Parts: sequence; C-alpha cells; structure tokens
Amino acid sequence: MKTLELIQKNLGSFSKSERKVAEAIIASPEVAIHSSIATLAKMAEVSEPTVNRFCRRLDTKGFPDFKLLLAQSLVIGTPYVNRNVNQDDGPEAYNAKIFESTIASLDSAKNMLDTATIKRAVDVLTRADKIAFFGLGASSAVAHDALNKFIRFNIPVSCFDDIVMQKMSCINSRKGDVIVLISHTGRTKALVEVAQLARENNAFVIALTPNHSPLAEKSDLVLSASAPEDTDIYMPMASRIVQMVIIDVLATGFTLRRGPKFIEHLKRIKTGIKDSRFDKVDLNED
Amino acid sequence: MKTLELIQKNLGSFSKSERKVAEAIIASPEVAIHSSIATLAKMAEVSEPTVNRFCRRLDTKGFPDFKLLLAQSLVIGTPYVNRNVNQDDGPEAYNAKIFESTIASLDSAKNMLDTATIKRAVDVLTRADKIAFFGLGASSAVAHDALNKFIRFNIPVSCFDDIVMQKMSCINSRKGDVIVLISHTGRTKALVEVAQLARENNAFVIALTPNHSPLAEKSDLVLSASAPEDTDIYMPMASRIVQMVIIDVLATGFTLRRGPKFIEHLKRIKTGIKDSRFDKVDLNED
DNA sequence: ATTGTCATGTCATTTTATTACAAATCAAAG
DNA sequence: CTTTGATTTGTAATAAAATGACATGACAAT
Repeated sequence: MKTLELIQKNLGSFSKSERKVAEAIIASPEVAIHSSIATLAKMAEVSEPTVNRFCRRLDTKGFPDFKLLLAQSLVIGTPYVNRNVNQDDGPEAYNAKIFESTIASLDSAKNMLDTATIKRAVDVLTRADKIAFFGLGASSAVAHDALNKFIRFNIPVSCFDDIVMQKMSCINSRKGDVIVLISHTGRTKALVEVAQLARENNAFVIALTPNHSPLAEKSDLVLSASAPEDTDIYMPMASRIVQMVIIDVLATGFTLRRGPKFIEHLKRIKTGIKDSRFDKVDLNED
Repeated sequence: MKTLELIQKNLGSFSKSERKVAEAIIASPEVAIHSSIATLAKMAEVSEPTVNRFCRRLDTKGFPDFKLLLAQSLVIGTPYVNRNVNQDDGPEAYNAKIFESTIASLDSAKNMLDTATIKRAVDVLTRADKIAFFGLGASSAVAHDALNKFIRFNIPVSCFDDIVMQKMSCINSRKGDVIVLISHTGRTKALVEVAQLARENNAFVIALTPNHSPLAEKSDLVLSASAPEDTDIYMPMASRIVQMVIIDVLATGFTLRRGPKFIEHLKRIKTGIKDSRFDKVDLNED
C-alpha cells in the first residue's frame, strides 16, 4: 500500500499533534522526504520526538526509515503499454517499444498464469521417469532452452525439433513419461498429432500453448502463455520469451521441490564449472 | 535514468575506491538504502568520506540524498520485490519472483543499451554480405533464435553452436561478412578465439556480451547485455532473455532500414504461411 | 478536586554525516 | 630512477540529525 494513502486513511487514529505531522507530510510529501526531522517538526509545528513517534506508529524503524518508504511510494510506476513500431521510428524509439512491449507481455503473463496449474505441472515433472520437450520452428529454441535447464537435474531428458523424431519418441513412450509441447499458435496439426500419439501411449502431456486451442484440447495440462501481440509484420517474439520464463518457473519449482540437499548439489556442480572457466568451454553456462 | 543503471554505466569513470563503493551498492542495493554511511563504508572497505564523495559525484547533495534517489530508482512499476527465490517459497511466490526479476532485468537493459551502438550494428548488418550467429551452451538457443529471425530477410545467414564449425566458418569469412557472437560471460576462451579468427579474416565482429570482458575487447562492436543476477544456484536466464530481445531489436531495425517495400514483402510471406496453417507444418512461426 | 493515563515537549545523548586537512598514491617530466 | 605536481584516500575534528529519558501538561474518570 502506498504510504501516503496509508497516512490519509489513518488520519483519524492519530493524536492531535501526530495529525499535524500527517497533514504537513500530505501537504508536501516531496519537501518532507528531503527535510530533516527538525525541519519537518517546525513545518508541522510540533516537537521533533513527535515526528519520530509518528514515524514509528506507521511501523517504521524511525524517521530515516520512514522517509525511505515515503520516497519509494511517491514513485509513479511507469505503465508499460504495448506499442507498435512505426516505419519512421529511430533506434531510440523502436528499442524502447520492443523492450516495453516485451515487459508488458511478461507482466500480463505473470498475472494470467494459474499457480495451481504450475504446482500440478511441477508435481508431474518431479515424478516423471523421463521428460521430453518438443517444439517446431521458432518454439524449438524454447525446447532447447528447456533441455538445457532440465539436463542438469540428472534425469532422463530429451528434446527434438524434428517432427519425425518427435513421433518416434512418442511411440516409444509409456506411463510415467512426460511430454512437454511448446506451440505459440496451438494450431499446428503435426504437433496436435504428436500430443494424440503421446496420450495413446499413456504419457502425460503438458502444453505451453494458448487455452482452448486444438493442442490444448489434446493435452492433460495446459500452461497458457498467450501474449496478445501485433503479429502483422513482426514476429511472435514476446510469446517465446514468455514461454522461456515459464520453463524457468517450472525448473525453479522442480529445484525447490527436490529440497535443500539438491540445491547443495547444484551449487557444487556450479562451483566445479567455475573453476574450469578459463581452461575449457563451458557448455552449460555461456 | 535509474540510479542503479547510472552507476553501472559509469563504473569506468570512477576511481578505485569509488568503484568499490559502486560495487557494494550494486551487489545489494536494498541493503545499501537501509545502511548508514559508516556501515556502507565498511561493506565497501573504504572510508566514510569516500562514500560521501561517491554520492556527490552522482550529482546528489550527499549521502542521505543519494539514498533517497536510489530507493526511488529501485521501484519498478510494481513495488520492488526481493529477487531471490527461497527454499520455502510456494508456487505463487516463485512464479512472481521469477517474472518480476526478468522484467527488472529487461527494464534495466532497456536503459543501459546505447542506441548509437544499436544504430551502428543495424548499419553493419544491413550492409552485410553474409551474417553468422554463434553461441555456445545456453547461448546457442539465442543464436538459433536469431537465425530464425534473420533467415526471413532472404540474405545468407548461418548459425553454429559447435566450436569446430564456428572456427571453420570464420576461416572462410572475408570482408563484408558479419559475425555475431553471443556470450553471457564474455570469458569463454573458445569464443574469444573465434572472434580473433574472424577479425583476422576481416569479418566484422558484433558481440552480445558484457562490456570490458575479454570477448568485448576482441570485438568491433559490443552490445552490452549485462544483467546482474543471482547466479549462485539458479541459471543465468534473465541475461538470455535480454539477449533475445536485443536480437529482436536488431531484426526490427533491419526491417525498418529496408523500407516500406520490404515490409510489404514480409507481409506477403506471412499471408502465404497463414493459408497453409492447417495443412502443413509452419516451420517459421510455431 | 484528585488521580491516573496519555500526549507532548525539553534537554541530553548517541548516532550519523560532513568538513578540513594530512598522508599516500600515481603519473609525467627531468 | 628520482622529483614534482596532481589526484586520491584516509584521519580526525566538527556539525548536524535522530533518538532516548524524563518532566510537564492536558484530559477523563472517579
């Protein structure tokens, strides 16, 4: 809650002198944050300890702490809007627009994602005998990224961006296996068939794809990553970013589920890698 | 400009001790804003006046004034959150944290990126006879993504994530060719050698890597994508996202530079793809 | 009126920030 | 290599700010 609003709201519960302080702050918060306790006390026509007491009443450690809090609450968060790039945009403009629209997509995805579904996905993944990540076209980059993350967990993981290999892999799958399908559109026929095949072989199918899409219908669990974007000219890039972040969330959930001992194990792996940084190629981390 | 990024950017212009202060602040800004000048001086292992001088160098009235500014700059849209995931975080918590820290990285990268450098990079790319994207390990996903984008522009593009292929490709390069190297650390010896090789053959080298890193030194042009992050346990994921967005910015700049007729051409390609969506695999867009 | 409680202010103390100056470091010129 | 001058850095003194302890005063309940 914004500090100023909090003060406003609690005006009634303050004592006479404290209210004076509150009013002085509300009147000119910008001045208040740059004033010393003495200055502010003079402005509010109260004593210095009164100001201090006022600060503590608002659950802060003291006056300096309060100033910090107030200063932060005065910042107006830049609303990130999705803006389209125009032909006559210069580098400053399109750079800002692309970054901001990506940020907006992430923010929206953050709020849209259902944490209960995430939890279920993590449950399924931690119990999996074998995990496979499949994507086609641009989504294959996401699948590779996923492989890169999960391969560290020392469980059988695979990743194919070739439809034939995907199908073959599905035919060989069985109960306990998890297939993660990644598709921006959720309408690619080949991938829908892959999902079908996987389920026929009792594998569990998780899809990173828009809700209600054909692919979603064929999956056991859907992590909807739909990021509405201008697909007219430019590429469906934000959705890929969102997908990668979702993968990261799953990997993190996986790590946490494995518990502290597992994290220690990861730390050791990492330290091992660090030591050899200058001697050989680090394929995990570059 | 966000204070933290300002500090990051001016790291080079500080004196030895001042840099220590800067690094201490960057390492834990939220601790810094709640510390006294004495505490911070101890953390940075410098004297108190040095901290004060550092603050003044950043155009503030003194330490308290600086703290206020820093505190405000730590606010991003949504109130600033603790970026680190803890063992006892539930799905809601780690989901939010991961998304928010990624957003914070993007926001910071947006402001750190030098648009003049972007412009130059786009210049070079549009004039290139041949473009190659190279990355190792996790960064190879970014290189693939770049290939995916640039291949549409109907110019010779390639992408290798194998060090031998990369070197062979460099040996065969010549003036007019552009090599884009992607590295989170900028310290991978093999990639530095690749840069060296490319330059020996008169190719132009663009690096997506932290400033002042060994790889950066060997490159003609550096797009610094350093995203400070907790690399202790979890993976350098945000930096990869940032790299992908930078690639997107370059691709967009490329498109715009080619002019309206080129955009028309892209639109037609896209329409062509749409018509066949349900019949065959769309390798470009899924 | 009297007593107890709470709010407030005064003054002393402690903590924090700043200034002035001296020592140390470093680079350029002899 | 020295020497010189400039710059950086730290030490110690000083000033400013915040907090704490305590006393006074206001007000309500008896």
